[in-house]
Amino acid sequence: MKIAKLLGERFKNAGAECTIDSHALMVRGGYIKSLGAGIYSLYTPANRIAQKIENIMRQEMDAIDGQEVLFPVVMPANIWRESGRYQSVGAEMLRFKDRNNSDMLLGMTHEEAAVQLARDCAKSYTKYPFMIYQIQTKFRDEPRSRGGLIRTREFTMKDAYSFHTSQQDLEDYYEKCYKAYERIYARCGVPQVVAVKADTGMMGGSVSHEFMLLTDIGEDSIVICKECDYRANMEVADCVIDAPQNDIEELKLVHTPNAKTIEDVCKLLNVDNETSCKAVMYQKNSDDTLVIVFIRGDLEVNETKLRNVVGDEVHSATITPEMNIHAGFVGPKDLPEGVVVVYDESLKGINSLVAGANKVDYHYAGLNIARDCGAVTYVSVAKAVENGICPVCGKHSITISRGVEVGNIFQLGTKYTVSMNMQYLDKNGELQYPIMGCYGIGVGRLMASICQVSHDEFGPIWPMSIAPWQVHICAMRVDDDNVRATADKLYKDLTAQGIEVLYDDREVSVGVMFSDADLLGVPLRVIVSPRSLGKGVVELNARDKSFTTELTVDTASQKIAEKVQEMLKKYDFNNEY
RNA sequence: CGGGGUGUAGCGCAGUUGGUAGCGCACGUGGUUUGGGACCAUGGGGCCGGGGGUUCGAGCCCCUCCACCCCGACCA
Repeated sequence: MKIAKLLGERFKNAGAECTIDSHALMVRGGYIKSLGAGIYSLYTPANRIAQKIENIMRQEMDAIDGQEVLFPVVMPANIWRESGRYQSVGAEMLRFKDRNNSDMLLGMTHEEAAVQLARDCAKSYTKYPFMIYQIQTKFRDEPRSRGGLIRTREFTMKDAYSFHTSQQDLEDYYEKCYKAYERIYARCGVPQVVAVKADTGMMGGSVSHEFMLLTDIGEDSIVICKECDYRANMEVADCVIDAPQNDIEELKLVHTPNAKTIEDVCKLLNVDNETSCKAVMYQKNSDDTLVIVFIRGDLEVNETKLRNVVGDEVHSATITPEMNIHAGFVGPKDLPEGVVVVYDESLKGINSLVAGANKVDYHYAGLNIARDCGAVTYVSVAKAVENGICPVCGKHSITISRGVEVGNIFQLGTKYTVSMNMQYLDKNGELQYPIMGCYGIGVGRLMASICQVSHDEFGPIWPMSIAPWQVHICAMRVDDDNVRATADKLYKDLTAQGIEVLYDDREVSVGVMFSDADLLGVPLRVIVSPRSLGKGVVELNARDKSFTTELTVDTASQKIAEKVQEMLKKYDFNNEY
């Protein structure tokens, strides 16, 4: 490919709306063009990267006996009514009607389609286990897309669905898939991706892991132990902390005018936030029932965990006079009736607490929950904290990082096979529901994430395994006959050897040539110039600046091809399955 | 859905009190250049997001839609 013909302009500046590096560089480099909120076209460089990532996924899915299929993008609502998700999934599913006024939707995930495809032909246990996968467009009407390809509404996804005759078989396959995912990330040049325990959300099921690429621009908080391999998404991470040791005191009602925040009260009474009990108020989305969470004053509520405890979606409470609640003075003793009360484990075993007295301008000091409030059940709804205790190894070794979710795997169970009535006959001739797993990776998000962790100020630095081209030839001064002839021949020879070459033979200044090359991020750059040819050589540089070398003209194409192969080896996992 | 912001040439932006719509880059032509976004000359390109209003006159003021971005809520 000659760069002179390559469509997609490269820019000195990106717009002010590009707040993260990968977005700015992919706009500046002519990779993507926005067509609407969270909707992008890909120019050739991005499309080539996407295809390489997809091919790696294909190879890894095939290696664990996946069968590639293709589901429709547009589906009638009926099969989603069967699973119950036509109702349960919210506005992120785009719904519309066809000409016959039938309800239709754009596929946002394909469990229903997978069951519909498989249920009529997997009637015997002898077909099991099997896995089907596709690489295809999804549409999720996200309330807010952001960050270029990091979070879009329309995106390409590799999604896989496995079917099993026992939980053990699912778990074995889940493990294989987990390993395949690790290979996919390593082959794409981001071996640092880590798997964390995750919430199952709308997918349902019990066990799930998210694959996270740690970067400051990540939208998720990841809890990681420095000492062992405990890793979890903040949404599900345990919060383990030492309870403060203090003496049992007498319960005292104290006047605390204008002290409405826990900081104010603790300051006024001269105690640590750790020995206070704060009330955080929510309401159930379904019926606005008030949910009061009591939690240690220095901690925060993990709303995902709370949702799972309450069994409903929740939102921050709007306190009305009829509730008989005194915001700022809410405590566990003498609460009004009709509210759901949740006690976080962080309060367990604290002898003496400061807490609201459910009376304007008053707090209690010396509150002992067991003595003063009776038996209560403690649950875990607190956010994990930096330097907290690792729930696995028990050391004070918890760190919190930001991460981008670049993949997700679930043990689904029989949620979809039962609701959609998929059954097979087992060895004993009895009908059984298969057990499912599902596994997804977003292609565009992975590409953008790789750019985010592999770039410099001048552009992306693509790993050889997914680079849009393998070699970028810069022919400086093509008006020089020797340069023209040498570069043309190199281009021809490398291409003949199957090397993917981007050839810049434009009569532009070197500044333009190099900055364009930087933005395109091709891992190897060959410079053919009068200066180097004067010494009988061409110059070979690595985009990541790890080396620069000179090659004699006669053997250059051979050496370059060898270098490409050598660099590819780094990402090659042949025979390691 | 809340809060904030932006819509002017392909891209990035300026546009004063309301008075003929501009700059840089990119693009066409001719020429000089060539190891890190060169320069000279010349040229093309605009429904100033849409609609309505005020006014002799609106990119600018008013009303109203729409789109997009950022922060939050939300998110397999």
